[in-house]
Amino acid sequence: MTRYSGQTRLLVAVDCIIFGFDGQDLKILLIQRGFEPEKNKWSLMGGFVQPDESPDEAATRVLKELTGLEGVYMEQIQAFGHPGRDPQERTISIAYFALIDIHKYEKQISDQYHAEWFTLNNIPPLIFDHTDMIKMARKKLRYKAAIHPILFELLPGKFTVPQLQNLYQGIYDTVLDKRNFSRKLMSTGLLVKQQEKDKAGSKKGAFYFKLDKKQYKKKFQAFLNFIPNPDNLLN
Amino acid sequence: MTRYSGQTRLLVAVDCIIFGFDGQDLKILLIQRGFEPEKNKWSLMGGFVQPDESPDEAATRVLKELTGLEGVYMEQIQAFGHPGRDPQERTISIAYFALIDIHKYEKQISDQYHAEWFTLNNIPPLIFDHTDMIKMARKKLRYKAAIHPILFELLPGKFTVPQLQNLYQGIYDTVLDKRNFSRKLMSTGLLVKQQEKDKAGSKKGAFYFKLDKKQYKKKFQAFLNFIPNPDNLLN
DNA sequence: ACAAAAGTGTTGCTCATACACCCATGT
DNA sequence: ACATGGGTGTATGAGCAACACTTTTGT
Repeated sequence: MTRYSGQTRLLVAVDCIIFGFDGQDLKILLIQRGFEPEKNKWSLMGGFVQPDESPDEAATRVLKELTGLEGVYMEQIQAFGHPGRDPQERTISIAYFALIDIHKYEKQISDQYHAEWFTLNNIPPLIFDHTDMIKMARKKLRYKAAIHPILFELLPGKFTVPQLQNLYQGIYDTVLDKRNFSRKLMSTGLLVKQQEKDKAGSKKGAFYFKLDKKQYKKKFQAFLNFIPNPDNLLN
Repeated sequence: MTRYSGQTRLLVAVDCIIFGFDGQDLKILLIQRGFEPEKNKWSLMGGFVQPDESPDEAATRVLKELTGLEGVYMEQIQAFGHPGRDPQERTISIAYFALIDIHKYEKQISDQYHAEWFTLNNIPPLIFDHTDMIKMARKKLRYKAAIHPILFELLPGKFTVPQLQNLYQGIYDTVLDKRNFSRKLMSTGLLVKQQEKDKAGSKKGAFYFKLDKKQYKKKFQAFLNFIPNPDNLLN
């Protein structure tokens, strides 16, 4: 078999927008680049697609390298391929977003890359078009989370309703009525109430809930409307 | 500046899923490949990303080559990059879907490529992973059209309500109540009634409508719910 | 006159929103 | 006892789905 003739081959990379939630704020994990060009500048975690792997596999590998995590929820956002986006050499980059339980990631590994969590309104200047990528990732996350229960991917095994509300409020930069939010949430049938309470946030304490995995899988594709009037809040 | 060392460069292509609607059925435009490998097999229209163009530009160029059309609604679906997807040489392909007014496309140009329109349940066997790409395109189209008024992109300047209902029914493979459908449609404020009637479909004739461009732009991102219970119909 | 498709209105009901008070506990 | 955040119930209204008959006109 001969190869296609007369065509230019390009570098193909993946970049990961890694979201985490600490119970209070939504954050993104960034690294300080260890090599030229743009050494020491902040950047998304990324890597080149290798000859034997698909872009999805590359993204999974890259995520694991940084966080130690596998089996994480990831979704392809889109390919970024403007000719001048990497001044060193033309590179097509396929962006992914990942939703991880921030408590599970291994700080030791991440420290080798000089990684840090940043809240969304404190993102430092980034190399190349990584700021655009984050913008698209947020957009896609907002869009999807308004309709599908994907934000549970960010939560630990046990979580409280007020925590979840914080998360939604942070993502849409809005304030929700707790009574309506709670009712809506319960009506999904996704939550299982625990006996135990989380006493960290208040004196009374808030009940922990766990995700009902079976219902979750079943309703993952359902249109659930977590956010009132999403029209106003997206973009 | 030195290039990144020790990395493999790959071919990067785009492939276009071109949707058209003839007033009755939703169709896809396919070509018969004119070169090896897989010469004479049916395929999506595609092409390699050139050194001076972004993937979006490549997709636009490829679409124009086949249909003669510019300024068409296109959206990136996702990158397909399984290592073995093209047996001749590893190629990453970025898939796009386009929605065109089937009456506008220029048959002369398309005939040079041996192009033909196929209804969705008559798609012939295709090369590589093009069948998967079409599947993803349909999925994305269904998903998006359930919430946003993108299907107007498929229609000519003047169209009737029953035509539009056919389109929705075809895409979701379901039957809609014409009273509810019509009311929902009118309430969007997107349509402008014309005096003229289309007498092709019936003896009584159906009024033509035009799209209100201004409202269309304004409400393009709005969540409009054209389809009752979309949960049941997606996938 | 009849066949075939277009067009139109009403009602019941579900679901979303708005809103205010009591509860439990640590200090 | 008081301050703090957690938890719950109701009433109103908007919007969606279900449903059947009349209109137009070509043959």
